[in-house]
Amino acid sequence: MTTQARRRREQADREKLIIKAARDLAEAEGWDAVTTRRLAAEIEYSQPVLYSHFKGKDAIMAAVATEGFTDLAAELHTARTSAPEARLALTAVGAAYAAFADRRPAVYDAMFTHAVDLTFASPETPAILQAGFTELLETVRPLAGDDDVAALAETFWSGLHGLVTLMRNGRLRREDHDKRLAILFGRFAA
Amino acid sequence: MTTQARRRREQADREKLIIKAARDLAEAEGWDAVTTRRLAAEIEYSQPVLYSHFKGKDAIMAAVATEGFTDLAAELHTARTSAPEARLALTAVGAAYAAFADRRPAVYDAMFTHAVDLTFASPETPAILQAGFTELLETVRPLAGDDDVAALAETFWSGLHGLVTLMRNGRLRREDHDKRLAILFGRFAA
DNA sequence: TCTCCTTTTCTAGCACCGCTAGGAATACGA
DNA sequence: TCGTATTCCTAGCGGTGCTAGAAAAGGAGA
Repeated sequence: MTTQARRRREQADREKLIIKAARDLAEAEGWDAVTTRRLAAEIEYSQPVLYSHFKGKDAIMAAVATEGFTDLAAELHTARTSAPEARLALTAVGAAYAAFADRRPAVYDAMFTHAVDLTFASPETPAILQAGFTELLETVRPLAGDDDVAALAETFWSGLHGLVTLMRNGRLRREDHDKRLAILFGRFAA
Repeated sequence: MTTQARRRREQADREKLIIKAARDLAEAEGWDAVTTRRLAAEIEYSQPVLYSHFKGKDAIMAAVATEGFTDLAAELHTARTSAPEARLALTAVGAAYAAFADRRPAVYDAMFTHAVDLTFASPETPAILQAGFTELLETVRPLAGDDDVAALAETFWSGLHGLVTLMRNGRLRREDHDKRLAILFGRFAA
């Protein structure tokens, strides 16, 4: 029965190939360019093959997003644990978050503005999605004071999310990005 | 030449009708449901008529957004000038902003997440788009301290924007919305 | 090696999208 | 009432996500 194992491996490889192709194409030309036909051409299979791996295009985006959550959580963890002190950790984590969004805008979009079929902030939230939030939680915990830690983390997160999304859509001038980040950190590291 | 005047009036009316239909349909069923065919049926004209008023679907969304900017600016102005004191003004303006986003999510989306063809944060930004930001600017000015007022307003705005968008996409639990708003206000009214 | 059967893969097509060319219908001025 | 100018619609283009059914490929037993 080794042939079955080989087939499973090949299938898994192809699934990763699809996710990688979708991510690369999205980062290069935006999600609008990621059509099922284009994606099929990229992986050198026909369209219906995509649907044997994923329920639809949204599921492919969700897979890209899930990968992104893993990466983001790791980067936030590094930033947090490398900082010697709570206030510096807040700055480092915030900067790492903003840098991630800036470096991989398409993945960030898939994670936080599209792909609603991933459940958040509920008991059945997948562990990977939790991990990133946990980093934020632990980052703000020492600075919470009388505030609810979870709500504080969510609010800080929202500040970061707002900054990166509004800038990306041309609502905020890029030149003042660092200045705004500094203000945010200042207001949350009090 | 009264017939020309009447025609211009009729055209203007129809343009408003298109915008209203687009807005209502978007609020009722989301922007995905706003197709040119559906919109044409709603106003009881054929598709090409839409294109004699607007360059394309994006332009229709931009028109809805522009209307939204006028409304939002007015609501923020009322909130700010009704408050007796700077800190209360911040709370009132923030609450008004969040309420607007919650009450008219589709319009809010057109204003801040879609429709990139409206220029922001630059000298040629239309006056209406400026007005809303000016309200935020004047709101935070008394509380700025050593911070750059414009950057502070943008940061506060980002906090609000992050809160409302993340909640709307199911990333944040609705129950804690007021708690998060209170934290944001607390951190910016210091 | 040949046949049968299962699994995988592709071709072709559906209904929809935004958008537009070109002709039909209408309303106008004389 | 007629010719003209404007308005409006029908029909269609190339694209989208997705799928049914045919074709091809692979493996097991004779």
